[in-house]
Amino acid sequence: MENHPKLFLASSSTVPFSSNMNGVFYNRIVPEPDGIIKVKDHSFSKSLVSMKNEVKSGKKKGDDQMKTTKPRIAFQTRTKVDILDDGYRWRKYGQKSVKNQKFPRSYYRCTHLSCNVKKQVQRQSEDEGIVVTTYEGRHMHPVEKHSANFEQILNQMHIYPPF
DNA sequence: CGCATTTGACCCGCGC
DNA sequence: GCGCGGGTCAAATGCG
Repeated sequence: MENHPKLFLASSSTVPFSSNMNGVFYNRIVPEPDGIIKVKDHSFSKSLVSMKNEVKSGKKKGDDQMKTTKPRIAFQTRTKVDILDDGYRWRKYGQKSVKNQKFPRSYYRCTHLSCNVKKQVQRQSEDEGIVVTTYEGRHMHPVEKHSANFEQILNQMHIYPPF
């Protein structure tokens, strides 16, 4: 896992770009007041809309009262590979094919001890150049690599509820 | 040897 | 109740 492209995100006032680097096009996140996050793909100058949801994490095998709500952020990236390096280490724990989609969806979990942040990656079926990554939960530990820091950007956009 | 990935089984909610 | 779709587990396998 050396030559995977880095995931670069920029807040709305920085980095004019229309180029790609290592197959990954820069995206720009534009926060909206209604909680909708729009990811603009400048390389194709069309607006890709993602959503922020509140997800109820279900009860675990007999347990209850784990009704915490987690932030869930999805964005789309135009890239050739689906493994985007966002600075965290992920362990893949599942892969399922989704109905009406020709490409399977992969499930990852943060490998940090007692950090149950999850993400899932799926490729668009009609345009296989687009990869949708959905993050669920919030890291409560520092990043392990110092590349573009997704958390920092999200934090400064005030889209996380205080934990 | 220690970790990550693979992959079918399992589980659970939901609609019929 | 049963099947289906989606999410997770875990044993086997792979790899540095």
